[in-house]
Amino acid sequence: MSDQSAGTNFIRQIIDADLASGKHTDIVTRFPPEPNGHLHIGHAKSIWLNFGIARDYGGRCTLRYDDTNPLKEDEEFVEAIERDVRWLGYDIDRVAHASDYFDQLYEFALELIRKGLAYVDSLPADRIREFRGTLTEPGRNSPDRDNSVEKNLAEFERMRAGEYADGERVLRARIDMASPNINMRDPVIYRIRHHNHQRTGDHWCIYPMYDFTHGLSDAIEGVTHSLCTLEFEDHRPLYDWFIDNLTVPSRPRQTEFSRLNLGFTVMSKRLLTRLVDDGVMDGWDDPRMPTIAGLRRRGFTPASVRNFIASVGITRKDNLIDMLALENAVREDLDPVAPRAMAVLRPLRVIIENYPEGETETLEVPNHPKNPDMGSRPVTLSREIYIEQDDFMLDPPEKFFRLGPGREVRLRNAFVIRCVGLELDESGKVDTIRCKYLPETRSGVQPEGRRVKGIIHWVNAGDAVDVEVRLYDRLFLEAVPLPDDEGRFSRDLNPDSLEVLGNCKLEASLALAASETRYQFERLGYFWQDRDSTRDAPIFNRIVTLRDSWAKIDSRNN
RNA sequence: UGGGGUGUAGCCAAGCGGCCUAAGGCACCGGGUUUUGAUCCCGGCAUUCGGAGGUUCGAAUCCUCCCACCCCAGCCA
Repeated sequence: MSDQSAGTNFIRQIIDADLASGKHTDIVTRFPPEPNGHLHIGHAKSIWLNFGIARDYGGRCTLRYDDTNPLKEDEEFVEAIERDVRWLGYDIDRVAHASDYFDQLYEFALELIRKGLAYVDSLPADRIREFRGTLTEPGRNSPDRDNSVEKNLAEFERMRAGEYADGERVLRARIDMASPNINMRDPVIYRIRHHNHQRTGDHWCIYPMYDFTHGLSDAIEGVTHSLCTLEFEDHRPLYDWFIDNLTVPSRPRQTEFSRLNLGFTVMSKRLLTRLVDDGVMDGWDDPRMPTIAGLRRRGFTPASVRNFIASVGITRKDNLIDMLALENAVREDLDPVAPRAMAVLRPLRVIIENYPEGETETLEVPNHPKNPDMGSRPVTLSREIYIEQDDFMLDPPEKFFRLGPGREVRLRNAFVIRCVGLELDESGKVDTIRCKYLPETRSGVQPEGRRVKGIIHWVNAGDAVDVEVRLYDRLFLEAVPLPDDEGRFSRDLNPDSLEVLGNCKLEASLALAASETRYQFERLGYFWQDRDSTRDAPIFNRIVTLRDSWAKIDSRNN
């Protein structure tokens, strides 16, 4: 794995201290997704942390599905989750499910009841809510709170046996209805769900809640450091309460860190699901999605995602990370290895008047400007070529050193040309540019005799490959998009987040483009083939643009 | 107005009482190299650490008060 240094963070410091004090000799972590959706780059932070720590400390990290709610979960997501974790570069040597522990969890519940620390409550959901109190007022005890152990045991057995309908009974921990921490006000730990579970089928009709399940699963697995996000901080007293009051095989410790927030996108599973279900996105792997699947399809590399996470670090502070940091990470990863090629996205025809009709020549062009080991390829030049529309201006402003009437520019890897005329179409738009080339300026000939400031890319018309290119921009107009009550984005969506260009011209060598290769189309950005691509109809995704200081100057002028 | 957190540059983030007149990255601004306005290279970018007091020979680091922001009232995770 070619990663930048993982550096340190407060969690690693805790682990170092635990190792130094002898509290632990082996480090065990876990990555605990709920199989109810696809992983996104926020999960990548957790994966990087948990798997990265296990790897660096010679410990192990379990992929554990938190599958305690059969209503929301589906096996369909399991495969996708594992694929995403592997794609990020981590070996999954241990897969577990919270549901593997349902028997033990049930025994733990019995132990709690026997100790007088849990009771079956017959209050309906709305009454439980009422009795819970508010943030500022204490709650009240349920009439069932002081029922005998025997009665609770019997009632719990009836719950398990299916004698009650959903919602008729719950098992609650008996803690403190007056606690300022609402999580400690006799939280529900088992509820009835007459619903098939994706793994245990109809074996159970009662299912444990997250708070009860999570910490105890950690204890069962011997997890030493249970790393989760900040919103679980208030749950830690409860996490510890279960560990303290039950006969557990180990004592894990929960530590929280802040989740990853990226500007101009959303990270909530609910909102992402909404975008997919409403058809705003072309599926979970739409290249504009912040999902792992989306990043993968877009063309981001696993190393770039890892390095990005490493660069933003692990802390307890709320954050809003600039997308530019992610873009920087891919460019950094791709620049030294991406083979270069020439492609024209918005073609403008150029006739080289003094180039003999019917003739062609072959130029040998390096695949990488700094790495000769990457070899070279033949590129054809003839009388008719395409250049980028953006590289020609009728009335160029100062500092624009590309082509314009009477101007000279170098065709990258080839000759200098001078614009000597142009043809307009009926609408008055420039249709064709007429140029003359300077044969003595052939690329590689020293001395060149003539230096021009502008260099533009081009594609030979005769053997160009026609392709579709998809350009992506930020999904939203606002750094922090605001959904409406239904979770839809009526106004913050960026209408131009996807631009499809149909008539793009690629140099002939890319007719054989490898589907796994990420190319740099010179002066444009990094591209690779979309999964929709076929041999007859190639489609390229723009992963990210190159840095563009001209664009900066240009936008400053406007 | 209860409880739990967080505040170091535009965005991240080191820093853990004295080598801090505060690392590093992104962004930004110069300048150099360059047949990608890319890459690369050099330089700039917080006398100041949310604010006010205090302790100390010495504070971003300790104490007090204040301010701002985030999280919590699912039989979700």
